[in-house]
Amino acid sequence: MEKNQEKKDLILKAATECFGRYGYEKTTLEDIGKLVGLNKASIYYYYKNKESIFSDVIGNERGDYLRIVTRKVDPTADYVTKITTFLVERLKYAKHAINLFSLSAETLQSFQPVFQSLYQSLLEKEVGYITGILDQSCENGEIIQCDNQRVASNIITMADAIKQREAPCFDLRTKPGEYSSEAEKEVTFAVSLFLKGIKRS
Amino acid sequence: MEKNQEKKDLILKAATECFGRYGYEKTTLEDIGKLVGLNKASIYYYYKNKESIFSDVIGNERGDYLRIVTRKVDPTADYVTKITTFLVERLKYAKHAINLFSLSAETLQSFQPVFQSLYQSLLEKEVGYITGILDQSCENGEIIQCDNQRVASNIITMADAIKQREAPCFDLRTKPGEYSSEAEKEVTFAVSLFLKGIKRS
Amino acid sequence: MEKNQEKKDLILKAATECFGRYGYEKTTLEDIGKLVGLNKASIYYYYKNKESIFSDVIGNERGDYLRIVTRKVDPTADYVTKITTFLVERLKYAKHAINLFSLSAETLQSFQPVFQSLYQSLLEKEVGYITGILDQSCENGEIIQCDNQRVASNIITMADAIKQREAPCFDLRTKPGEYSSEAEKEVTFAVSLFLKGIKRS
Amino acid sequence: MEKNQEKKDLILKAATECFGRYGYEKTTLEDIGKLVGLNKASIYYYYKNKESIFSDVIGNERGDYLRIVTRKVDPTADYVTKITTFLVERLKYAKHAINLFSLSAETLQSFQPVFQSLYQSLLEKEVGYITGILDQSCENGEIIQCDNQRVASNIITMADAIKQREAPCFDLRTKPGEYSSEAEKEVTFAVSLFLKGIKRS
DNA sequence: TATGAATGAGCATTCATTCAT
DNA sequence: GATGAATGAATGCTCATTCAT
Repeated sequence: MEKNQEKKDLILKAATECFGRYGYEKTTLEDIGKLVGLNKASIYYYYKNKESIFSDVIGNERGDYLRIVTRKVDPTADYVTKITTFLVERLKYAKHAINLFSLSAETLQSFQPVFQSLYQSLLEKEVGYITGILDQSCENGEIIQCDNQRVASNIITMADAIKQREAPCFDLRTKPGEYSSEAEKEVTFAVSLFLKGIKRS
Repeated sequence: MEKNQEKKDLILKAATECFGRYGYEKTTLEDIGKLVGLNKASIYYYYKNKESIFSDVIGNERGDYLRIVTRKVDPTADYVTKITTFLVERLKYAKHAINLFSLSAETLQSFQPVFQSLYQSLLEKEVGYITGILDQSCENGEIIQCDNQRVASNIITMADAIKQREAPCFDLRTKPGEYSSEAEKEVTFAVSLFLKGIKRS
Repeated sequence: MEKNQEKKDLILKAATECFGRYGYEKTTLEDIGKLVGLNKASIYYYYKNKESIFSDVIGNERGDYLRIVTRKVDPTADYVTKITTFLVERLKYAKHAINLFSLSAETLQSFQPVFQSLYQSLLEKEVGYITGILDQSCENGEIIQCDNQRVASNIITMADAIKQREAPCFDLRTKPGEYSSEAEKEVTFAVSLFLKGIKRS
Repeated sequence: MEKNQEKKDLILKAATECFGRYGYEKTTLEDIGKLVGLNKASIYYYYKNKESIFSDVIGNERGDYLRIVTRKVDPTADYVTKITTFLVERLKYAKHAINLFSLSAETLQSFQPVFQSLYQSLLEKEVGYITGILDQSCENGEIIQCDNQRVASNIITMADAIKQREAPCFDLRTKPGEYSSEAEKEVTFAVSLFLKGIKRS
């Protein structure tokens, strides 16, 4: 890999941590620079401006992320295990920790283009993945007929909300990055309830 | 009512809107002032500083909110209806629109005292309310034995997340304050799944 | 006396204290108002602006001050006693506590007119008074021939400097207004040295 | 010398002038900046904040100041010449021109730590130096027995007061920094009177 | 007389960004 | 590639002053 790209990745990693921890506004280029061991000004050699770093941070989520996470899911397992595994692995995949919730509408607005194309598409893929699992279970007669996409969407929402709720910025005991394993248990629990609701009895 | 208090309320209303829309950091006193038709400096006549405005905005949520919302719940209805009504009424109660999620960890930390005492206690009451409904249904044999408080907590998390997801700051089509009625449908749907999962069959 | 004048005097007294304690710049009209039990705005009924209050504070020194202080000096006493008494009484006459030293050049510049005419003239009178005493002693052959005005001027300077040195704003132990009695002893001591220097042996 | 330190020194010099002329409160960072030809914001590259500039301004006085001044004093001269030389050299040593008197009690209070340790210790050393000269003269039988430290303290007070009195901020004719040579004459005169007072006749 | 309410001007401080080296 | 140095624009906050009541 290019030297240049390596440095860019380091910056990205640092930025992701900062944005996740402090939010977009509160994160200064100095924060990021300090974390990479680079002067504030040097960052401009790699990135045009703060905004473009952020775009990249979001864009990075895309990448192999989904492939990596889904690879952990055993295709022969039952649908509950599949979905639970997916959600838990997703949690573990710390990288996309940027708190997309902790962005003001203003900030979001200025990132609309990046957003619609990246975040939304990623979300759709995730929802699509779970919908696929549900569709199959439906065909197998394991679960009742219902709007699987809607269920999938709500499952993702739920999982993200719990991750958010258990996040360090809310209880302030754990450092950001180190998500508490509580989150895993809660997600598993909540999803099991969800899935019981659509189980064919 | 006092003239003074009236103005203070106007400021509060404007501030609530601004904080909700832009987040705490991005909201400037000029923003708030412009919305009330008041000079930036004039706000200091009513409030000591930005922080105290914010505290009041949060503090305001408390009040009679819970009483007003729970009053709408028919005590003779079944537990699913009760909980659904509660969540939907809660959604309608536009006032507590401040996006508590859109606060950076930093900001949150400095508001811990205000937070722990107000936000947390409110949350606990809400969870408590739903737990109460579940407990009763449990005694009536309508639902299976399980950690009702945990379920209640997850229901609230879910409802808040959906409100958040459907919120204007995410699709940017509707103005903040006017929550899309989509949210209601989604909350109802998601909760029904949840509750089915604990129904005694 | 007029009601109006009474109030003006109260404001003046408060202002003198504030200016002395905080200096001109740091003193706010609210400080003064609070001390008189008057609203900030109300002060403007009595005084055109902050500057005019200050002018009056300085101007007030003039008044009967000199007459009152000199009246305490026994005309039959010897010159050392006379001068010492004068200086000590002057110290006690708390009123003119405004720290003329604690004014920035800028501030002073804008008060030049008031200053030259009031402060300087007062100073001249004080120096004149002491010069008079010295002149007489000179005629009586008690002290050697020298530039009595120069000596007098230095005596005043000395006395003021000691008052300043012993002032609470320097040791921060005593409240301003309550000058420590140390100052009296020191002034007496320093002046005795001064006067010994011109004594005819 | 480092470029950085050079600039810092320039700022310090400018700040010293400004603080001396306008006082701490009235001096704005823009004033200082304008004098160095630097943007207000740029100053923050060198100094953390206004306070730290001021601390440095005061702290700078310390340094070799005393050594430099005392070196000018001929050790074989008589005590009157010694002390007079010391005081006059002290006057010339323009650097410590910050008008420590033109600080409000408030301002002083917040600088107590810096102050007590720097200003006070410097003062003590100065008093100590003169006391030393007096003690020796005492042993030599040149002057009468008396509280030499007290005399020394008063001599310093006197010298400072005259410097202050003759300072440009009082007659506003000369620029600050260029102290009028009047001061020298006055100090010499006043001290001679003082010293005559303790001369053994 | 007195005051509640309002404001313009000013200040310390922060930060993204630029640019010469 | 990297950085020291510089800056414009913003932002929270203070205060003297005004004015209608």
